[in-house]
Amino acid sequence: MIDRDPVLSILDSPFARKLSAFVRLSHSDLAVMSDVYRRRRSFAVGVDMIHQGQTDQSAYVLASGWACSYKILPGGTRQIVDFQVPGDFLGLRSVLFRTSDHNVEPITPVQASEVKQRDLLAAFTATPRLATAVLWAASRDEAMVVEHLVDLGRRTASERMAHFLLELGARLRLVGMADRAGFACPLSQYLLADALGLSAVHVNRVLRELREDGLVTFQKGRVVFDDYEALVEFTAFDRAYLDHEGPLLI
Amino acid sequence: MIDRDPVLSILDSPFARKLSAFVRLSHSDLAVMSDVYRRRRSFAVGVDMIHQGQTDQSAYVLASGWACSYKILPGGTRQIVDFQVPGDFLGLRSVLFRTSDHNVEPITPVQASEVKQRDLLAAFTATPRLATAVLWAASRDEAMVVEHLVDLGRRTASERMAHFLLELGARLRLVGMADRAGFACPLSQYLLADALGLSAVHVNRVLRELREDGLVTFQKGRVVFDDYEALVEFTAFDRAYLDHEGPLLI
DNA sequence: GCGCCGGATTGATCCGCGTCAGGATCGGGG
DNA sequence: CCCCGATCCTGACGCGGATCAATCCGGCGC
Repeated sequence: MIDRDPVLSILDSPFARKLSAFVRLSHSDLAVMSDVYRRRRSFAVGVDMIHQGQTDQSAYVLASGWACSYKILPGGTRQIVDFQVPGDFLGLRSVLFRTSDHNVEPITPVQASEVKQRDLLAAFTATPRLATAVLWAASRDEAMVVEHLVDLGRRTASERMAHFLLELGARLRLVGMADRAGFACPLSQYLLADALGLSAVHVNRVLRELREDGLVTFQKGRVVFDDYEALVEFTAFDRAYLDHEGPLLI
Repeated sequence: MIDRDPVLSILDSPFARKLSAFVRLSHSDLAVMSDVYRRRRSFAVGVDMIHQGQTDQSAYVLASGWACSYKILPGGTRQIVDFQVPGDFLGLRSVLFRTSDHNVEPITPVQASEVKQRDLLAAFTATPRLATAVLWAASRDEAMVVEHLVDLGRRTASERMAHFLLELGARLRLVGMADRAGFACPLSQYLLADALGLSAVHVNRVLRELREDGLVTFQKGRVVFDDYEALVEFTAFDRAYLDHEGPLLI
């Protein structure tokens, strides 16, 4: 980096990249952000970062690595509600509210900045623009959950998979971790199965089908969009819910 | 009512009943609430109250009648995301954010109080306690959407149905429209199908099965819990997500 | 180099649920 | 009173996806 201003270096973070896509952040916004961003923690794969029912949680901003939030059912199966990628907020609700109603677990080794509740609220007061951006991101997450619900309720396995990969691509592009061609993806077929409400075996078959149809290829930890337009067409992917307008509040 | 204070009469409303279950509302809270509550509107069955992509919406508080929010898929099918019953907020997100990403449609004739964005924000500033209560309700709604997602992803048709009816019962009890025995329910089997990701035919079969197993009976617009405990057991219903702690913010 | 283990891959079989098709019932309007 | 539309109900059949069971592959510890 040529910048000598340490505050500006925060612009390299996925979090700042993502929020910048929505609001123009001032130098003082960035200063507050880099302050909040300072308390780094590492998490190993498979150890819950946030646990269901636990109180007085911190929230985190994912700096690197992937995580997933999920609920366990009696019977051992689980449903993954959402994946988190760098730049995503994580556990925001468990800070605003007292308890978390689901678990969050790292999929790869994770680096995340811990955000204490009081720091977050202080930052919100100091820089309303930052608060606006964070709320915008939160509302986008909620829209994704709704779309995921539609996936499970009314789309076939292949449509689900195609839709999921397109959405993931769009999210990663926002933080510079993907382009139209594809992206690196650490998700196993078991994880895909738990997210899409399928069995791992069927996930495999669906991926083969999409590959043989020349739409997407997901192999060796890499997703390649072989025919982006056809894929969008196939699953009736509508970007609208991802880049909706921002919040008016605050 | 023996009360002579007109403000206190708002306590009869489902909205106040619901929020009272969470916070103790002061007389001035009630005054603000009854003020916000004043602008009544009626809606006929089948005419969208909130339309996807529409901007500058109002929000509503349901006073009487039932509604549902849903998304349409190309192909004509739809997925119902949630039902709204009296006391529920409706379109809160489309006020906080600029556009709505789904439709809301009355299922029965509906009476609702229109809440303008500026009135809502003003009320929030005037009575933080009211804001707290509203945010609590919103977070509860979100938890229900997540639980609904788990339904579609990982529960069988009968478990889904059982879970859905139990949840609905719990919600209605909060506003005095149900007891442990059951409740009046205007939902057709087509609506249930669109919500649970099933075909109407299969909804019918599942209802018969639950009835013959002596768990619930849903006939002639009335849901009767024949064996509440067994039903809870059957679907592993966990009330925790419905009566979680309230928000800390504001 | 060998054994082990988690993930990917594939085939065979089974069953939950969708689809199609037809009745029955009921309330409302002409 | 009769017709019509909406809703409920039921049977026959087929398909999508689960389940069970192998096999294969690459990475890693020793």
